[in-house]
Amino acid sequence: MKRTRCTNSREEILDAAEAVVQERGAVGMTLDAVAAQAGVSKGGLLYHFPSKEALIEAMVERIARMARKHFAEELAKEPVGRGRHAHVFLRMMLGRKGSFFPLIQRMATPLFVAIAGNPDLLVPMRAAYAELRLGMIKDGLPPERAWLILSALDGIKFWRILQFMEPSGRELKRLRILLEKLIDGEETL
Amino acid sequence: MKRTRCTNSREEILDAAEAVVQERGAVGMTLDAVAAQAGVSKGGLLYHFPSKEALIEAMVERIARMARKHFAEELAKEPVGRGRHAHVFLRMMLGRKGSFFPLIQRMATPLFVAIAGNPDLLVPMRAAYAELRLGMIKDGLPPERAWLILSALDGIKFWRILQFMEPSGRELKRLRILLEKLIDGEETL
DNA sequence: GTCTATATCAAGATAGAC
DNA sequence: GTCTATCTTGATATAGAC
Repeated sequence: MKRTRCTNSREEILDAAEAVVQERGAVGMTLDAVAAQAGVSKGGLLYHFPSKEALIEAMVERIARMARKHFAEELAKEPVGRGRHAHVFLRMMLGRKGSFFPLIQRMATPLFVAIAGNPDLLVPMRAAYAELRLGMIKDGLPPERAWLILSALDGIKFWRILQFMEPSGRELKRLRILLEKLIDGEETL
Repeated sequence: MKRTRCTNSREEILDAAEAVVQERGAVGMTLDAVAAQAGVSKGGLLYHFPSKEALIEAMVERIARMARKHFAEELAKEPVGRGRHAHVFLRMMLGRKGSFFPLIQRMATPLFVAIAGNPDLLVPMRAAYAELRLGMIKDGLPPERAWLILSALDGIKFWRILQFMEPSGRELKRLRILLEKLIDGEETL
């Protein structure tokens, strides 16, 4: 089955690329390194992804797809209510249970590699975020609060990626409580 | 005066590097391009900054220094009160007047260039942020609110840098009002 | 203190065999 | 579909003249 073999190779190469990027950072993600990690030659790699940009694009797309899937599953479990989307997102980003951290770690550096050269590669992620924001607003959350939740959680995510600041577990917990109050809290703030 | 000549050359090269990075992006910031922009040869450039990393380090340091200076000046004008540091920072990041945008634009990409290869280069910025957060807390702002302000404004900054999301002017204004309420608002939220 | 010329190297990409 | 071998480019860095 050609289809299957091909698909598997692609997935394996994407796995390898993620592994490389985690081990050696964005700069270290060379085609040679990815090929070696995947156990194929550079030529073999370039058969599946004709350029490095194509590879990165596929990485971003796969990660965005996984994120959406995970989010949709969590959303299905969440009771309908004003802060439904917001709570699910908050839990994905900061929660202990059902946390999204592992996936975030995987997505973080490839995303950076991607955007450094070409912001267009972020389009799939942008679409997911726009949808998320709309969901929050449809839940009844005031738009400025939606922006606040999104920007704060993304700020923390970027800090982590850049190893810039790392609030302690206790501080994060208190921040999370504050955000929950903002989601559920009175309209008048 | 050797000192002066040397210092001027360094500053001019740093200006050139910022210009290049703005025009051609992080990836396009090659030594050749910087040298051409500065009107010196590559050899001349490498006399002042022995490696590209040294150049980037100097860029980050200068930007961090300028940011601190700007902040200190604004802080001096701000009346003492609970949200002093927070208000100044908020205005620097989101305000129309006294806005920090131009400087942010200049700092954004070099910062990214810097961190992609070596997170240690962010040390000067990290120090500035730590100081800012302490200032907010000393003003009387609850720590979790300080984290919220910092993370939200940094999230928006990163969005801008990555051209990921761009809230409209009206949305930003409403967000700003919300943040101001969080700075000045009641302790009990 | 700044230049020219050049060395070195690694990355992305291609061609053609198998 | 995958490999080996090779090409091209462009970036960092050095040596030595001026």
